[in-house]
Amino acid sequence: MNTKDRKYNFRTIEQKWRDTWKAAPINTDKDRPKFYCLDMFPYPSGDGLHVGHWRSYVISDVLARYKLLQGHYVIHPMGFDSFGLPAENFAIEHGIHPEKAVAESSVIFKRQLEDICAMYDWDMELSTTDPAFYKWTQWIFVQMYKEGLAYEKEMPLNWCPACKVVLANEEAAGGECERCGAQPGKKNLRQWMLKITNYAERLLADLDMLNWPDKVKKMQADWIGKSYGAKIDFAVDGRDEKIQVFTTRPDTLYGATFMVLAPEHGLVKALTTEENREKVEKYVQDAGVLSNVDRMAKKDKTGVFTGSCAINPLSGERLEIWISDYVLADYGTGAIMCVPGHDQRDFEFAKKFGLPIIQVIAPDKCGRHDAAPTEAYTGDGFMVNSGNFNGLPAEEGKEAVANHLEHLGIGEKTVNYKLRDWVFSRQRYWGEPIPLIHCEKCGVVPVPESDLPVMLPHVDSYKPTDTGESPLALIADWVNTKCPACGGGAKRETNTMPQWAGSSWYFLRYVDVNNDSELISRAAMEKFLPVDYYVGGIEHAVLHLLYVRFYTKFLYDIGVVNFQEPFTQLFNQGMINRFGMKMSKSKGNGVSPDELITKYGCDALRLYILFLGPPELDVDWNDNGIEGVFRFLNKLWRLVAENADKTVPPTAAHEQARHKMIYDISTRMENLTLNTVVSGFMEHTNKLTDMARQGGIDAQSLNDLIVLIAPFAPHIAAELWEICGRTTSVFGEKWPMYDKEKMAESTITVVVQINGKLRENIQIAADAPKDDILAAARASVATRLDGQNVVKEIFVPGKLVNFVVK
RNA sequence: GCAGCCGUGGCGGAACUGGUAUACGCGCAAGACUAAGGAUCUUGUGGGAGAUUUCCCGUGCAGGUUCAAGUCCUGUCGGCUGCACCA
Repeated sequence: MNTKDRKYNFRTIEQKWRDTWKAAPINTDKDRPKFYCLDMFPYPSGDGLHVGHWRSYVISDVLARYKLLQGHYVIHPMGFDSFGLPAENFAIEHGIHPEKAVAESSVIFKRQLEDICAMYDWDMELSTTDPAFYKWTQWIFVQMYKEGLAYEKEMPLNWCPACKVVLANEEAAGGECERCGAQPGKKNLRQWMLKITNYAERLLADLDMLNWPDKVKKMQADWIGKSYGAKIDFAVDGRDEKIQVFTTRPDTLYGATFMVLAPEHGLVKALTTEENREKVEKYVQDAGVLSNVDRMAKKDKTGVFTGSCAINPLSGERLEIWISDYVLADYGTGAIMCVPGHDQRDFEFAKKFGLPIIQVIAPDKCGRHDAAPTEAYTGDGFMVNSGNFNGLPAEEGKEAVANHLEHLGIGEKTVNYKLRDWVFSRQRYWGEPIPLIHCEKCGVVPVPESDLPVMLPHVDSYKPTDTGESPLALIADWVNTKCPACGGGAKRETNTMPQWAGSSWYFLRYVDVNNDSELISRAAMEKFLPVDYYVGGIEHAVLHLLYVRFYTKFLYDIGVVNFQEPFTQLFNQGMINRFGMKMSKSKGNGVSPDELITKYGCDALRLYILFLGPPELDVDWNDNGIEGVFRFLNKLWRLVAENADKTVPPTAAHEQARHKMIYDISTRMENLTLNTVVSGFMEHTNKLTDMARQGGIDAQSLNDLIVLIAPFAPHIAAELWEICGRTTSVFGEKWPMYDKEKMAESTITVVVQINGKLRENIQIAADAPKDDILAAARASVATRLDGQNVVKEIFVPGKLVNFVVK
């Protein structure tokens, strides 16, 4: 066949290679070193994919194919996170059972995912709603329960009084119910909690061993929020109760002039005196009604006096005990000692309610102070007005005061975390049933492992109940069961798990997806895990990624896995925006890949999405730009198709260009600056096209160019490979190697500057001695230097000469 | 408010450890081939003067360090993201 007559007919080509790869997959050699490249799996929403979704899938697929060419067996699976609120709400809205909705959406999703031509191994496909999968989600919970990590607790939840339904924080954001617009309140409900706080220190410390973006590590560290300080007991004047506070500033204890408790604090009732009872109760009531969001939006300090006083353990002063909503019940001990001289919030509160302000830290040793300060002094300094501690630097004072309190037996040095235990239950239908049974005689009994999975019953009404209980509570047949311990009548737990449950461990299951006797076999775990590269959105920087790390550490502790961190390396791609907003179907600014594929092909769309901009940053979608990469693919096609049957023996210039090409593409690939890899392909294709026109092109250059581009544009690469007469798969090739010495040019351009300003360029042999280069440089600017006093000559090898004149 | 990231042509963006700013692409302009072009190819394209071979200015703004700054430092303005009364 005369290759010159063949046009770049992407439709035929792409279909041909898809069929070929379906019949003969390219990534099957499990004896190679493994590389596990994982995408965050989607929940199948029914809206379908837009090009914004493509971005992360294209990035991970390029990486996967690159690793394949580097000689790895690549684990590159895909699945569906099908449980959870989005699927349930979609189902309720459309009146379709979630099971059916999810199944239908999955089919659409899978078809659209196939359009990307990512080399997913669909034999590993999983869905969190598959009983064979959630059996193990439940199994993990049972292990956690047995290890004492799961416990029950009454928790205040967002509650919409109109819809009579528990709202997720997200659904209650902005102070109104997402569904009906009513103002949500709080309702106490019994919840299952997971003690993630037991792992706080490890979750923080092990961040060090991760090759993750610093940004994400910092977000996790801030979320865990470790701080050093002291717990101090304050005696209540004339009563037996003690109030414990946490402070990071024990050095300011002498400056504590009042105390504040969170409205929800357990001692509020006891400490409130008769004459204050009415207004305290009203304040507590009002604070409870406010959603967290509203409570944070408040700027003015509010509060009420309880009528009781505490005693400052060092100064002996009487401290009024107030309550205020600026103290959070769930941070520290829910009570604080207030040092208005050195804490801005305490300062504002003291000003408003006329409470005393004492300076105990001074910026210098003399202890000068402002008679009427307008703000708290939070800087460094020395202790003053602090008895025996006067003159001590504040930093030393923290330690000294804490030691003194420990000695007195009324305080201890302590570490505090912002991280709180995880509310793990949901009052929803569409989730994994929590595998526990409540027996009047035996208490809470876990479902025996042999009885797992506890199947989610199929029901017609899966809408939330108006009592706040899960819809499962209405199914008597299902709820009533026998106690596994005593055999007596018992009731099933009706709460379900959050969507996070399945996504916290799914990465383990892909490599042993059909195992019905274990979560994962030891052999598969040792061979294929952990994940080498995890690609997904930054929106999961904290919750999802923290939960997975927690699960992994737990599974390590009980011996299921032999590693402590699930994802060695992490990459967060940016969003694709259009019209200044994140692309989404609901905003009407989504761009469907379908039309673009029809018009330009999958390869062109893959390249264009990468070409848009740096993968880690947000980019703006531009409808026109894809023409550019489409033209490039045509150029590439012509370069190979027109020269494949008339290649010439390589010259030194061919070799130089080829090594430079491999170097450019490889280094940019390693840095994952994929937008510059694509521009690199354009540059080098242009260069090779010029060479081909001038004196022909050698076979090796074409060969290497095709292999390099194969991970990016797999179809055209495979077709051009065939045009070059190759009968084996291009994906069986090795990523080309470069030799730095061979890519050096024989002549180089040296820039000649005078006082740092560019004046001339000279061409000179790369190996010319320094003196020759200086002489040539001097000659090139001789007229300019005439009569000038050259005080210095700067020589940068291979780059420039700069004459400094006065 | 605090923390992190980012400000480069008409547009998206290049520029590795300071060393030719604007690679690559879009758009635009002119030309070629055409009956025709919304196909393809070639050339040009930061701004301002002089206009053959030249000079000045130019990476948000103001300073600084350096022979040399988009890159480093200080301050400032603007944008994005995260956290948000964390004791």
